Amino acid sequence: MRVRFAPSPTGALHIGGARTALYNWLLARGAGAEFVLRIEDTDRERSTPENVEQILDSLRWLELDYDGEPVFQSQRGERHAEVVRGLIESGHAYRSTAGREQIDAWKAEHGNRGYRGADEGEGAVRLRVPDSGATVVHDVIRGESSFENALQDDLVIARADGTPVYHLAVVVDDLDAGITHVVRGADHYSNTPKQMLILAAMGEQPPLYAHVPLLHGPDGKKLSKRHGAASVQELRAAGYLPEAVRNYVALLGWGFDESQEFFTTEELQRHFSLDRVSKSPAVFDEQKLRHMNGRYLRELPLDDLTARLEAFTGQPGLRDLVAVTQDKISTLAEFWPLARSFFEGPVDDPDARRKVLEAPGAREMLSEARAGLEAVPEPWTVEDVEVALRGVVERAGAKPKQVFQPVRVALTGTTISPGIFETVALMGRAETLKRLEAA
RNA sequence: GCCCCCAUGGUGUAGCGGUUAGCACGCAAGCCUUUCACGCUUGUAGCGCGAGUUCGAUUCUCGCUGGGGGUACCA
Repeated sequence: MRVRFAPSPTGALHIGGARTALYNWLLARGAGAEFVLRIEDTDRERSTPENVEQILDSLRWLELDYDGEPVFQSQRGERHAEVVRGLIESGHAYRSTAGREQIDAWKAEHGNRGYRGADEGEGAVRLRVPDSGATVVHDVIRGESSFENALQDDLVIARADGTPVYHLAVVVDDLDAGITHVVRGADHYSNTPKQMLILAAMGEQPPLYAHVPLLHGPDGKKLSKRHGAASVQELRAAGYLPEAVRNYVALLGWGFDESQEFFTTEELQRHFSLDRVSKSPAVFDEQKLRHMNGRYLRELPLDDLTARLEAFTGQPGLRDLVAVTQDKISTLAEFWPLARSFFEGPVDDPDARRKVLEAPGAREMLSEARAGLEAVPEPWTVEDVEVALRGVVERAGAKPKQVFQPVRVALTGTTISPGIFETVALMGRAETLKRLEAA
């Protein structure tokens, strides 16, 4: 078995592309087989080095390692030209200048039958498609279906300038690389008979095909930028963990049994199989990803999460803060809003000030709290702070909330923060007293 | 237009002729509680429609409807 992932470098790695890559990778790694990467850069305009690097970067982030170096389709021009030449010589292809209008005219005249041209000795190279019979696609996921040859146009396999067209290039590249399983998006399904026709003309056997359903946005349309995060780069920037993305994406269009949905990478490799891949398109649901990400994030060892958050925010010395916020966040991006007031002072939330600080009795509670906390000697521990603040509550005969909320807002500026004792303890004596005073 | 594919709650899925149609997200309510979360409990909601086949269809067949993809000298 030999499997490949062959993205076209037209921008960031799409989530659907990431899933295809993952399925290929799981298939190969699960079987101890090779997983190779080829870049479909026949269209050189869009194939910038930056686009290629984005794909490699995303693959690295997802920890989908590939064997050898990536192969660029454009590096294989000689070989493609050689195949095209062979096809012309054997009479399987011919050169024609026919364009859109001629083809439409021909079709109008011949019912809906596929275009058949004649050799003109110049123009694009077209493959001669048989007039009878059918090309049957056997697909591991979708079963088999038959496409009538008579309905298929003689397809262009090389442009007038001699450069190969995608269908010719993939077929030849897969063949030469010894690819046994072609797993790709369902948008290639109807193109498969064309590629099989090329293979047949070359006298070769087709590989095993598996077309995975496309990914849709919540509106049922093909997933795109309009739907928010649509690429793994965007997911990364939104603070999702690669292991969570991998797990979630694997589940889009694939299910194992009736209960399990969390899989380690080894489990995924062990259990993944193409015949359990769904035939219908799936909708990318960021809420579910977020939930899954939260579960992964909460199970991370403190040091690990700290390291990731420090890298994500660019802010060192986060360990203690991470310890008190780990339960409250579902993505890395949710950390900073909880932590920023520790570094930048109370945030400006007029709503919280008005509702909490200007509530009746709030000022008294604040000064009580300040007095109570001032009596706590250094070093401040969470326990000491709790004893002190609970003492304030008791002496004032108030509800905990009546004391804790004003203190929280005085220190952080908002009503949303880590636990109040932890917040006070972490902020330290001097800063706490200063902010209470200011409020 | 033509060709091909798909169809279980709002979403992702399990089911592969007989089930109280399972799980998860979401949503709602409750518990916990110093806020927000986390966690726990309960609830909400589904087999697109119509014919067959069968003692019996979510499951098999056909049609319809709906959705998607392809139809480039794009990939």
